[in-house]
Amino acid sequence: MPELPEVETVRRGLEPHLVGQRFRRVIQRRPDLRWPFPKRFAERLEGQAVTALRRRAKYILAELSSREVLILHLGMSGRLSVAEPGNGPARILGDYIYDPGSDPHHDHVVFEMQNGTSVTFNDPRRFGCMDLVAEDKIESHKLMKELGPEPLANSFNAQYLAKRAAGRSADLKAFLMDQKTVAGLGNIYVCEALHRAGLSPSRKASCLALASGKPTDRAERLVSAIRDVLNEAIAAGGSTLRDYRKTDGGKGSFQETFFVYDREGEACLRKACGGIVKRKVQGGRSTFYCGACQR
DNA sequence: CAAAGTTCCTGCGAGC
DNA sequence: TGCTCGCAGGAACTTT
Repeated sequence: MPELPEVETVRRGLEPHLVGQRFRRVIQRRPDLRWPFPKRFAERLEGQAVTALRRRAKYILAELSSREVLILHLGMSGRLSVAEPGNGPARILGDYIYDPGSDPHHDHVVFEMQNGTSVTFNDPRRFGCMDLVAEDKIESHKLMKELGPEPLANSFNAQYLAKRAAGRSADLKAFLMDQKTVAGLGNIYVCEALHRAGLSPSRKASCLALASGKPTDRAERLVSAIRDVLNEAIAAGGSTLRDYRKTDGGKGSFQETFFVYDREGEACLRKACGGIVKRKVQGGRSTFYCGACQR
């Protein structure tokens, strides 16, 4: 599930362990994840220090002393765990609970740092990816160049959304899932944000367009809903979903706060709504919504 | 069977 | 008529 809040949670967990540290050894156990690793991946990392750890959309970006940037995406099932020498078992970062060492078959990369800390990337489905790119080429990188604004940045506002939505016949669900519209939302947070905004996922995106030159109330509500749900999810450490192996404290709790996601047949949690959460498929993905209060 | 993500492809219809 | 664009829908990657 790693959507923006989960990736941000992982970034924050990783930051104190990586920034200022040098890679001593990088163990790459297979030639590819979703795509082949870049040429000389391990060698280009070894000996370099991490100068900063950033996030863009669902990507973690590690800036290196070599003026290259390590791009890392968790895909659907990617997890990172940190092990410190003499400090007990490895700690899990982010949404999935993962018992390090219990699934060595899918430990694809191990980053060993000079202070003895190691960071392990585990990804059973291998939809994740990593790349290395020169710092000054990051904006034009294939995976970065089409991304829309960060939803928590000021540039993402009702005016922007209205302009972008004008004339679009795609439905709101697809419009918001599109990383070119806004970067970092996925299936869960789109469902939750639309519910909070009281908007049907099947509405046409053009319903957000400017009306007599001004952003609509709908667009304002949607922007606020997106911001709120993401901020609350980050504060809760993201969401932790199914198929985990062990519970040991590394887990987010936002899933306990879902209003609609994965709640088909249950009562809508909006105060005094009384509707039942429904599920339908849009663009091949499940959409959860309340037909009563989302119009 | 369904799953948190993204890319790529085909085919259709609108508009220039 | 032909071209381009946006969009819908599907397949693909893979494992549990």
